[in-house]
Amino acid sequence: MATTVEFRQMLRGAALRVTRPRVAVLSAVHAHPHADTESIISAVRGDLPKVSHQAVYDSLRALTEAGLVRRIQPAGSVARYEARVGDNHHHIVCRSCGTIADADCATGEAPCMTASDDGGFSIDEAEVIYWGLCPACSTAHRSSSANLA
Amino acid sequence: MATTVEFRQMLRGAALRVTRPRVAVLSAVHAHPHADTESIISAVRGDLPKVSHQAVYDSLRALTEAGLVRRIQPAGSVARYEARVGDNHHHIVCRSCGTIADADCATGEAPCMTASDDGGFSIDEAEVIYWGLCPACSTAHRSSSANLA
DNA sequence: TCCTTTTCTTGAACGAGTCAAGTGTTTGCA
DNA sequence: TGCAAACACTTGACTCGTTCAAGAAAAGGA
Repeated sequence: MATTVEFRQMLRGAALRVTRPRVAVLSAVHAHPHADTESIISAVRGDLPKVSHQAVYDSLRALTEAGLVRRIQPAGSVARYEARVGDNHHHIVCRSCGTIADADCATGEAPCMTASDDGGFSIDEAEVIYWGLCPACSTAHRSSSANLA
Repeated sequence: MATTVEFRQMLRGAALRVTRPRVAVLSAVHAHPHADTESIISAVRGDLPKVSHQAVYDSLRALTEAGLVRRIQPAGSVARYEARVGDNHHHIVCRSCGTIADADCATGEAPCMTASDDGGFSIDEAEVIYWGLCPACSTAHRSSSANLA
């Protein structure tokens, strides 16, 4: 867990002004990976009870554009944020409860980076989302299926 | 391009009631791949001027659940639909204009289907989204960069 | 410390999508 | 073909994540 001083340095290193809301947002994203905006607002208000939701939205956008956090948004979900940036990891999303887990890509490094036919597009990122059931929902689903049988 | 009769058969084959809105929605999705809901509503109203948006939403849900259409939703986009189902193709999304193109997966069949560490999840689908610039935006972007230099 | 620029607060607004109640259609069956 | 039940559609209101806008506050360089 990084310290406040480190968060401030991260902001300065990204040429962003150091403000209390931004430090708190950056800290919250580090502390709660894959949290949605509302959860981040709650976490931030643990430190700064009076921050506006707009400040959090603005901070998240600034941090995302600066590359300090990464925004992910699986289909049907609200925006979520994580602090693990710069590597090529992907996500596993539970269809039942929406839980998100990290996953390193199967074949090592950027396996899907090149489409077989890119249609003339210049591709800069390949995003992989695995869909399935988390361990808890998987168990629940199996037992409910058993009950039906 | 499939005929109305074929669309009706597709609906019946999926155990769905055959209604004019559903046939029109299915037809519209076939005619306009990657269209968003509003575009589909417009297309449907070319045939049936009085359909409600709710009917289109309901139809799209029914068709999606029946597997006759596929719903895609890249981060930051509204829901889009396509009729190409049953294969393992992915999508290329233009960061600038939002255009979506189809892409067959790089290494043939389901290359990313297995995460190296699935965290105990039972995975049933791997969705790949390539991000980049479409040919038109790529050209525009290059020339504007040149102007800046 | 002062000034400029950026960021935050406040409060309203937007828009894709959903909910709910009632009406209209489709379909299976007599 | 006609009927009944189930399902789908219309209408209209509503939710909620997110954005917009104007003015107040704060950060950082001079």
